[in-house]
Amino acid sequence: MSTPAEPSGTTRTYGGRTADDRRAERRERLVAATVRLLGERGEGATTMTAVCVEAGLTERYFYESFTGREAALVAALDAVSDDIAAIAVAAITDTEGTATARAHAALAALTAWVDDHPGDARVALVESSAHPALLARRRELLGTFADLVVTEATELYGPSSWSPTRARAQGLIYVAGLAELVTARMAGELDLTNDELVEIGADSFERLARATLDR
Amino acid sequence: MSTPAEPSGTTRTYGGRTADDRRAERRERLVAATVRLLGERGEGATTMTAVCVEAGLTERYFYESFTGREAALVAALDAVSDDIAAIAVAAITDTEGTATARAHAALAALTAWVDDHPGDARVALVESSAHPALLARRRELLGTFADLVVTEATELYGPSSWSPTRARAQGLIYVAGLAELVTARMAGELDLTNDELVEIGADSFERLARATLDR
DNA sequence: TCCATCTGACAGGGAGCCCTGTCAGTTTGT
DNA sequence: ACAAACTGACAGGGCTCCCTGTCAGATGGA
Repeated sequence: MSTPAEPSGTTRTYGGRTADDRRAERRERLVAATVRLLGERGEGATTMTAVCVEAGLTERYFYESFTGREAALVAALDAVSDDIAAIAVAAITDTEGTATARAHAALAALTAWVDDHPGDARVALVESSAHPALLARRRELLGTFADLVVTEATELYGPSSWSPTRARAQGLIYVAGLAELVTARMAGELDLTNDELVEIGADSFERLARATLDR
Repeated sequence: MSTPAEPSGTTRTYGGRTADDRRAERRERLVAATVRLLGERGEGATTMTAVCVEAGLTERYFYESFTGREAALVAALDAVSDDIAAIAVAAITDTEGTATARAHAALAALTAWVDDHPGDARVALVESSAHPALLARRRELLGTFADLVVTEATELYGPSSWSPTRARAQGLIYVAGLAELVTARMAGELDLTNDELVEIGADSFERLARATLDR
């Protein structure tokens, strides 16, 4: 009835920041806190309450940014996924030379990233399978990398004589296998140096890349 | 004080079965129920209460066989793992001829098993990553299969010139990659027939097996 | 027949978590 | 200075689950 001329001031600056600004910062803090908890204590311990405490925010702001715990988990995995993809793509595009050299560069960049961000790596490699909502995103990521690998393989050996589906399957074997290899190494099950890991990865890439093409 | 001559009848036959018999049967029913729930509704829905209902037993008997929910989950994965290992080993030992032929046979047997037991396959491939306690067992299983693959590769191309660790790493890439491929196909992300899957798997095996040996 | 053992049903304490709501105190624009 | 918006702390209901305990009824051996 008597809604005044303007519902107006539903937003306002605070601490020199606009409402959107503050909202965005809070969301980032929550996402960062979720990543930290996922990486250090696992999915089971990443409760909504724990995320709020870790972020230094209260429950109300959690629901300002997310519909529930699940949404926060997915957002956290998304953030890590984006990092990984950016690193791999950067390494590939920054490297001149053969596809093999680019594969080498990408693998080196990724292993270095795993060393520097063990928590994030755990999020991407381990915890990404710990909740149904995360699995979908994990599969997407694997698919993206598989396509990336196929693209590189195509550049290395020319266009494939096999169906795209088959090429993608080969790429998926490679990417998922590599992910498990890195995970096993993180778990202390394999005694490999970074260089050995990169070499094995690059070698397997060549083997399988040729397999997707040369017959 | 007055414990009679024999604590005696702490066991007794019931329904024509000994106490051990009944205990074992109840445990089997609980394990089977856990497998069914894991495969059909996932780890999150596989609560102790749900398992008891599914098995048609009460909580008391659950704690007769397991220390808690986690133990039942692990027992369920163990049961499925044993099935898988038995099938693969049987296919390999029953097949005469080259290592490639044996790899083909094993892959065909496994894809057939996946088709016939989608629930069990989900337990082994998907839900095995959904709980920390299950992950350890999953890694063991992957390691076992990786070693099996290395053994076959050795028979195919002779003893490796590479370190056992490196050979194992290659085997792990292959096994884990294949697992993810099967999972993706189950999820409807890849349109592959069983034959195509087997062919891709066997071809990749040869490629990577040679990679572990010939240089 | 009679008692000890076994079995199934169920109640309920205890814990953890999700989510909502309240409330006092702070900052901003007028 | 004052009202409106914003923020942080926190309480508490509701839910689910784990696990223990009780109790009546069924079964088997002496």
